[in-house]
Order: sequence, then C-alpha cells, then structure tokens
Amino acid sequence: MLNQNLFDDQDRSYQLGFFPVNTNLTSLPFWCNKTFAAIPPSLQEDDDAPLLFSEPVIPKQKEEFTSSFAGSPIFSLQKSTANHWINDCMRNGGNENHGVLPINMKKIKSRKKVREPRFCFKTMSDVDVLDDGYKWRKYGQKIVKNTQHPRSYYRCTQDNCRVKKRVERLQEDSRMVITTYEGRHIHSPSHDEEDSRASSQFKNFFW
DNA sequence: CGCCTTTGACCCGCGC
DNA sequence: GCGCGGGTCAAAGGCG
Repeated sequence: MLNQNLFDDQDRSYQLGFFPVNTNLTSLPFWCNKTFAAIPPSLQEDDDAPLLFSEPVIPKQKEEFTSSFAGSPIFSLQKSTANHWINDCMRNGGNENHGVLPINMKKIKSRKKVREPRFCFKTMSDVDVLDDGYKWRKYGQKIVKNTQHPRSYYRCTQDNCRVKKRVERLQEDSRMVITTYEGRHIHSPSHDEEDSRASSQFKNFFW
C-alpha cells in the first residue's frame, strides 16, 4: 500500500483521481489510500470526463473497477465543470464536504523558496509518460537513492509556460507510475489531431 | 534542420 | 564547513 511519506517532499499537495474512460491507454485508476479526493458540487453524467474519487477504490482489473464502481460514490462530471471546480479547490482548499482536501502530512519546516502548486497521482500503467494533452520535453533523469527506478524530469514545451512534472515508478510496485505536476499551464493543451483522441478526456483537467 | 533524449557536471539546500 | 542527495543545466548525439 502507498506509503504516506511518498508525498512528504511537498509543502502542500493535493491528490486527485481519474480514470481514462474509453481509451486505449493501459492505465487504471490509481489507488486512493485516503478519503481526500472529493465530491464535486455539481454532478453531471459525462462518460468522456475525468472521474473524481470520494473514497478509496482499489481495482486491479478494469472489470473489477466496473463492479466496484456500482454503488460506490464515484462521479463523472463535465470537463468544464471539473476544471472550474478543481481550480476553486486549489485556490480555496475546499471544505469538508466539497473540494480537494490537502494530504495530511507531517509538519514540514518552512522553505524560503516559494513553490508552485503541486499535485501528484498514481496510475497503473505500462508506459511511464501518460498522455495528458500537453507536450513535454525531458530535461533530466536521476537515480533516487534506495530506489531501483530512475526519476525523470519534464518541462512543458510551450514558451513561457513553466509547468514541470516528475515521473517515477513506485518502489513497492513497479506497475504504478507516480506523476507529480508543479505549476499551472498558461495555455490550453496542444491540439495535435490524430493522437489526441485517446487523451481528449484529459484536456482541461490539468489546466 | 529542428526538436528530442541522454547523461555527466554543476548547483544548492539541508543535516551533521 | 563539509558531504550528501535532489534538481537543473547544457553539450552531444539521435531521429524524423
């Protein structure tokens, strides 16, 4: 199971869940180990939208996900709704009933350097870099101590956009990809045609 | 030729 | 002050 310390390097982080519906991606929903994901204020059916988890769901197969889905408070919502809602949550921190709750972390001493907002999530996937609709350029790779998998560093290729992401595999379960985003995009996702079909539901989700 | 990845060097914050 | 480790830089090479 997820080690809470995994997220301890962030002053303030949020974890959101999503599930790629009707795609050829191999990724499955990440494991929520806490009830920190949230219930959106307005729910609307939209199979092409990201899903937000309101309580832990640990599917191992797609079919299993479908069955555990029934009766479980998992909702889909329109992309635009999700976008605004998540933005509000990031700004306001949400509340007990609505919003994205910060991960409960041990106290971290203050840093002088102001960090961009970050959030991370886990996805079960064969590929390291999930198609989130944006174009990324790799600028570094490091072997992190006591881990067997390297950590890769990516930057958004858009001019003046300073968003970065880190990608690494979970030490305890190499099937799981940990993706950490830092900063907010100042532009829309790239609109490369052909290959965007599979990732269309991600668009706007990550700003 | 332009854009990308690779990879060793470098930088810097932190703990001792 | 020093060493360690994570993050970034940038030169070199690959690829379409």
